[in-house]
Amino acid sequence: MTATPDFDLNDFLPYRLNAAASRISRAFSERYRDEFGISIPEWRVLAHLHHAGAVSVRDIEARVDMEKSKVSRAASRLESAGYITKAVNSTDRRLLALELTPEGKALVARLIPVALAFQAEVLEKLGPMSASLQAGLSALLDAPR
Amino acid sequence: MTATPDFDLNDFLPYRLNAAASRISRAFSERYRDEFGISIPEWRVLAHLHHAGAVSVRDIEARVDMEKSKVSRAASRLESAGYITKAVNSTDRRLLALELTPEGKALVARLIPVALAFQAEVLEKLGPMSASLQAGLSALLDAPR
DNA sequence: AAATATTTATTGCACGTGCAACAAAGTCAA
DNA sequence: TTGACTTTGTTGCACGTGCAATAAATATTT
Repeated sequence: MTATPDFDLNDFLPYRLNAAASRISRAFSERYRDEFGISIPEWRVLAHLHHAGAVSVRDIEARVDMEKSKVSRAASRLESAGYITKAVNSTDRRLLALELTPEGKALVARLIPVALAFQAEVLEKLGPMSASLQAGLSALLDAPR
Repeated sequence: MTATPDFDLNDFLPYRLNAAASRISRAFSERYRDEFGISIPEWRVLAHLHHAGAVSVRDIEARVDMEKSKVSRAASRLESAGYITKAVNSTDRRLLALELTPEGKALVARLIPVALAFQAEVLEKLGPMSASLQAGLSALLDAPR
């Protein structure tokens, strides 16, 4: 019979990735949650709207790695808060055209420097290892699913 | 006035880490969920018990990066399923002694090879980039919080 | 044109989650 | 020993989540 090998979770890639991701996300989220009252899904939608202009829910789902129901609910919260508008696309009336309001643009303009500063801090702390991390992540993310 | 810089979520480290982590976790979880009926928190508890023997909830919380309530609930589900036992530590009766049952040990003995095979596949797909990823993750995880 | 299939966004539901509150057990100081 | 404080694990609660079901709009087929 074969003995069960020993196994240390701390050496297990999925665990390590998750631990790293949740720590970073939490740290980043804490930095803007109190000041701006924004959740991670909401931040992602805002960032994508800033980058891409008026887009549909489906668009965000595809490019920002979020379920459409998650996008839909984040968008509703952002609309209630006055940061985005939802309009029906007149060409294809199934589609929504999500777009930043002036308040939304102002919010993003304050959020982006915070995000960039946070990222810069993390990368600086990693020093030369930051390039390895980025390269490794690219390999993972570009891999055929 | 200062213009708002452009910003692409796909270049943003927290986003990239989360996307990578959730894809890998989902892929791994799909591989054992159907066959073994185990969730990620439950898997973590099982793996740690295999590695560490009889331990308390607090122990798992500290070493497996999970909130104590999450550990507590995962342990209850595992107990109901017959995979672990919960006994009170006779020295300090606040503490629980969580321990694998024979059924639990048998389950872990089947799970670990699946986990190792999955990890090997991912690392192989990454090729030479896998070392970069591991080194980058180590740097992140070892960084002072 | 009419019938059928597909796409898009929302929502009901069951469930997992984090946090705060809590009870029980233990520690420590006076 | 008594009383205040700390630690450990569980639970109530509000909320976010994924998934399936749905309705509305569009596309496709006959």
